[in-house]
Amino acid sequence: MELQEGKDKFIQAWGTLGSNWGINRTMAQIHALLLISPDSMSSEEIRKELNISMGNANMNVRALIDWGLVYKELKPGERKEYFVAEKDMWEVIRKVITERKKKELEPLVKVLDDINAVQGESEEVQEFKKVITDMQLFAHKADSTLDNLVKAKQNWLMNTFMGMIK
Amino acid sequence: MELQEGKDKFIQAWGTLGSNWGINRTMAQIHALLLISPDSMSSEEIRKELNISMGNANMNVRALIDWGLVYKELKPGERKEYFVAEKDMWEVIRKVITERKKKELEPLVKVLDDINAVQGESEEVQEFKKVITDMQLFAHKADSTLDNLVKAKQNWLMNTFMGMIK
DNA sequence: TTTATATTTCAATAATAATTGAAAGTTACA
DNA sequence: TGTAACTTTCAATTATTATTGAAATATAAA
Repeated sequence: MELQEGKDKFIQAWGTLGSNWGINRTMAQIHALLLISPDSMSSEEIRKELNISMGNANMNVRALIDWGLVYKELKPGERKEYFVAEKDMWEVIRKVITERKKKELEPLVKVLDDINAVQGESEEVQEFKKVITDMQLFAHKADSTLDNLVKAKQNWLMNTFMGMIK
Repeated sequence: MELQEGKDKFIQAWGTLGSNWGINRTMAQIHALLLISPDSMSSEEIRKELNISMGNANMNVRALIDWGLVYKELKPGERKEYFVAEKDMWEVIRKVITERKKKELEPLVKVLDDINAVQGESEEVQEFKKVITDMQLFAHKADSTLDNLVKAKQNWLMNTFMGMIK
């Protein structure tokens, strides 16, 4: 396989995957592009490479910066901004976990804690509270597990975790 | 908080959350409704409760059955089909993990393995392959970790895992 | 078999989300 | 300060995804 073909496939795949990850296609493609680019890229270069509008490029680069997946780089004597991706895969994963946790888990924890205030002794209430309580248990566990994972040093996933599981 | 209010909030929240989970709103709402219902429900009852069309109810109930989150129940002497949710929260989580893994992780693993066939010695190729290899490492780890998690007995998450992490 | 009840399918429509394009806003330096 | 280079914003448009509604299919009992 040629480099260019590999790159294209990767950008394409990361874009598609992004959709299933709560990240829009363009945002994921820009991320992919920067990940495999040896040098930082300007907005203009990104725009050209992916054939997207300036506005689109700008919005999605901003989003990537918000996620902490991309950094702004200012070259001395240059007016333009350049962008580099965080290349440390462990960091990338931590940041994705952090953001997804925020979107997917934390609101659930909040609602469940909230809902647990339902009063009553009837069978229906019991049934309801059982579901909520069970769910809370898992949600809180998942929440703190992911917190620990994110706090953990690199290699934790690789060594300790795998060793422990089997 | 009254039971009805709690139920509504839960259905609402689960529906919204669903969107961030790659599950459409209606599918998630039906799931929520069945989870907290003490009895199995017919298509008609679901339809009425959530104010959705028959077609919509049908499609999403099917999807829930495909995910293994809902079972069909036939009552003797009755023509209609009834539906019950899997109430064991551990099973629910296993099934959600299984499906999300299928959608979100497996295609990535496949593409990465594929792309690693890129040939060349140039710096650019090196950079590219480094990213891909790093990613592969994590993807494979995550893949097998989730496999093990899904295979594990209930309480694994609760006891062992938590104990291990800290 | 016919009828009444229940389920499935799917093209048309509606709702949601992403993208463009153009105008407004910034900023460095001539 | 004025201007050119660049960035940001956002209403309008386009693309994507979900939902409806109605017709087609299936099935149990009369």
